[in-house]
Amino acid sequence: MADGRIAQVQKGEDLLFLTDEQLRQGIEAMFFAYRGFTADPDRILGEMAYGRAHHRAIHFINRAPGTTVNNLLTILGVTKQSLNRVLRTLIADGLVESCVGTADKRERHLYLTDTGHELEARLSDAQRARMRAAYREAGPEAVAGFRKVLEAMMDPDMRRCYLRLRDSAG
Amino acid sequence: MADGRIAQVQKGEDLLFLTDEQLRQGIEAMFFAYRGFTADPDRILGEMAYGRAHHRAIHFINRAPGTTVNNLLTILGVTKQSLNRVLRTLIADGLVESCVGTADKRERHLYLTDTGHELEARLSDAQRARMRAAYREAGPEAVAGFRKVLEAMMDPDMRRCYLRLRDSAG
DNA sequence: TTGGAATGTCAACAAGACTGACGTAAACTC
DNA sequence: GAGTTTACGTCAGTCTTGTTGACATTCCAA
Repeated sequence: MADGRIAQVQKGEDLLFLTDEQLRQGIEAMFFAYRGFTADPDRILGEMAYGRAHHRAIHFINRAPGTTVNNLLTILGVTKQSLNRVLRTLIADGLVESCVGTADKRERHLYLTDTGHELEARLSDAQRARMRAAYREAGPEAVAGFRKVLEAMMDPDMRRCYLRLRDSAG
Repeated sequence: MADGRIAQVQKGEDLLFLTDEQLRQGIEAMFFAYRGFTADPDRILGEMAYGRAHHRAIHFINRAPGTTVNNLLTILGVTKQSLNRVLRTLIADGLVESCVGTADKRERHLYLTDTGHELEARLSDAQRARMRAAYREAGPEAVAGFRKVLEAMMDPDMRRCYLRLRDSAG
């Protein structure tokens, strides 16, 4: 469990953070915070004909250039029909490029075009600005705790996914 | 990264937690964690004809019994038409009761029925179980940081909303 | 008492998720 | 080389959940 205070936990003194009420507050905090988390990109996306799904695709294509459709599928956790609709519009609008694989010609490797990178930067900047403000307000120790809890909350598969991305470009 | 080194932070050495890369990792952590956060209730809701919107309504009606539609509207941040559709099915299915206000007859006050409380408990238990596991794994200090960052990430309006709920039944 | 504001409802529509079926091309396997 | 599997794209249909617009009811204040 945690940090060197197993004794206290076992004594049951420091379990306040595990009461149902505390857990419920954590749940509500996640709910309200996630709204803030997506608010700024959503505003930008609303100006154009895009939605949150486009943002997610753009984010991870930028994060792992040359990734395949299948790869993106498992990262995003949606069906290929759903992803394909999004990718089709992004490719048609010239934000994403799809290249047939060289080693395996069945695969399509995805890259952002220059225009794609522009939008990615706009979205990313907006989202990072809020994140930066929150981090700064909360301080480095809080940030470490924040990340720790989030990682513990992920499904194991997603956690692997997350760590792989993190280590590949951390 | 963190753990008790304020001195270094003030010297500006430990601003690692504010680099773009660190912020991006935080963003991705939020994304993957939120998926986990909603996964268990979603599974339960999928069994019946409900979705995440129903869960949200049920959660906050349980949290603030007798709340009005308008109140719920600002908490959930959707249009009243969208909320109304959800409420209509919940009322039709006998999970929620809608009572005309006594002071102001335009208002409808919302309550969970016994069946409503049952479902709320099922959903809540599932979500809290994951939250509890994550909290336990991360430890109390991490949890404090987690909450701190989430609160700093909220829009000011939502933050007020969150704190009001927290203090009313904390 | 009458007109505006607030609360809530109904109808129609769009985005984005889903399932299921099908087609194509490339890679793998026996 | 034939058959199977894998990777990708697409069509059709459905569901949830969000949107706008029109409307009824109630309250309040001029």
